[in-house]
Amino acid sequence: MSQGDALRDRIIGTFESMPPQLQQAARHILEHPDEVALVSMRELARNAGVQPSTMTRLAKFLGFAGYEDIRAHHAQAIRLRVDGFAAQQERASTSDEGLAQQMLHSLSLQIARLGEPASIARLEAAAERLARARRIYVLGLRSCHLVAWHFHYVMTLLGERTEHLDGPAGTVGDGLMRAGAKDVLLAISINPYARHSLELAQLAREKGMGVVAITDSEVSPLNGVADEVILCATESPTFFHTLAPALAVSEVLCGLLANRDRAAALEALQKADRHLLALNTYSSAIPRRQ
Amino acid sequence: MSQGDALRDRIIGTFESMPPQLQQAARHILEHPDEVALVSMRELARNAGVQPSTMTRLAKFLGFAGYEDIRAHHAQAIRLRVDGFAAQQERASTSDEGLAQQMLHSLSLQIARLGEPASIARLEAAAERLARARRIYVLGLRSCHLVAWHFHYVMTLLGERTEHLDGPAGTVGDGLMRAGAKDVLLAISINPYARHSLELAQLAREKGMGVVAITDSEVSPLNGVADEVILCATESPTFFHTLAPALAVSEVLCGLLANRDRAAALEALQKADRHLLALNTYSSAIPRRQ
DNA sequence: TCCACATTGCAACGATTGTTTTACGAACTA
DNA sequence: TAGTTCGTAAAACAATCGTTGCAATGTGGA
Repeated sequence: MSQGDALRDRIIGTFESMPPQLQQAARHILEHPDEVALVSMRELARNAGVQPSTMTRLAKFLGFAGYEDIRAHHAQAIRLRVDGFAAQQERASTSDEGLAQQMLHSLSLQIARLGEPASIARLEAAAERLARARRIYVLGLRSCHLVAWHFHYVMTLLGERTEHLDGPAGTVGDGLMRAGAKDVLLAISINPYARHSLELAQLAREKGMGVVAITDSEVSPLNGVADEVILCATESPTFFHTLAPALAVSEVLCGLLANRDRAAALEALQKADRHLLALNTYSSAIPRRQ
Repeated sequence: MSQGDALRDRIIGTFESMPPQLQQAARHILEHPDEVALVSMRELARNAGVQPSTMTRLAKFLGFAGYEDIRAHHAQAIRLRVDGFAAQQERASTSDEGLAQQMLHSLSLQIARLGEPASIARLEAAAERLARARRIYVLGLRSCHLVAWHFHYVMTLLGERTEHLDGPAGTVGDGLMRAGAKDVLLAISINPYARHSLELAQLAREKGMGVVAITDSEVSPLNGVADEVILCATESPTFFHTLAPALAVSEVLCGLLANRDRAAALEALQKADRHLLALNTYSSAIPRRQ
């Protein structure tokens, strides 16, 4: 199960030199590692058939300040196991990671988790719904702006069916004026949810539009108004939320939509290419400035 | 992860009818199910931002005798998961993946690769350079707009030192007018490189500004003008490039910068929170429309 | 045999837990 | 507008927690 476990090795290594009661306690911990974090010390001692104080003494024998250190260790082991194949990634640098490494590791896992079957099914259902729409209105305010913008940008390269709701000076929602039952609103919102986004999603619903949501929780307010909901993680070791998984979702949706008619998508992209080429938009070297 | 979870379904089902505080508690439990079993109720309440009593009330609201029932449920879920290797093995054996799964898998790897030591070193060097700057000008055109926008948005919440170069009607570069040797340009550009981005980066260089680049290749044109370069993958099984790794880079940079003075960052965020709260920007439920 | 010492069980300690009570304030109703 | 209900925050509560001191027990060396 856990081969790179320092505490476990320590217990095994010093087991022989323990007094009988400590051995009994230690054996029970080795055989029921999860219980250590899940029940109180007294109950663990009861199950192990030793006195509560023996657990404390075991902790000190192992060089810890108190039993709390042992519990913390096993709790952490559970937390890490949640990320299942964390072991698969790399064993070397698990102990002391910098913030950057932590962030990237966690991001990688969060995106990998989007690949689970339940999540894939939601993505495909959402893509299906979007594909059937006459027009797609894209809404993402504040932090979610970047996701909405990305979706709209890519879809614009692919065709003409999207409209980005981000007017200045409070005109965000104006784009919905001509929207109707055949259209779909793609709403992106994460906690804290922008009030305006929720209002517009609700309005879209009332207009009979389809609603597809990218959000962060089973209990996001968007669940109530959306036909299709895609969940993405936003947790981050920093002060703010991450949007990379949400962006990944947007990219997957674009990918699925483009994949429905590969020939058409390819042609649209080539057309866009020619257009941008004609405008001298791109360059592959630092241009000489005049 | 846990689809056959009665308690979870119960929480989701009754979520709408909960008072706000209960919702906040419930949301935290849904998002951190393991923590329920691993930390004390008081600490869980603290992390959820609610009173301890709210957790008890949530338990009663859900029809339990007390909080202990909730903890017991989550503890049992952890115990059962120990035997849950089957799902993982099955996942590993399915070589026939759909496009969505392919994309997410590849994305996950690309971001994990950003955590390699060489890459981490570049990220930290770039953060160091940005931290020393008087002002940070952020430039990302076309597809890279979302990355630039993200960096600017987060940094604005943290303080006042960034300016986003994205003026309309061809005024993109105007912001650099007053920029000087003490400032830094953060330029984001991937293949195909927007000509305008390269020109502005070159201009910044000539003005004596520092240049930090997020780009996609060792031979990107930005290599020539930037003091610090961060590379991120952009390949995708679709027709277009992925920007999720680039966004991840931006998030890491923000994280590293915020981490340099955690107290100040926290204070700035709280200030921003109060401001947005006063403006009634956010909501956690669909607002009633009048 | 006796002593020194390690090990153990037990009881009590303060700290912290989960819960209940209380009082205040907001939101709704008539 | 006054009255009422509802939701929340804070304090008080008993219970349980992990820990510690001490006496009882067992063990090995002189």
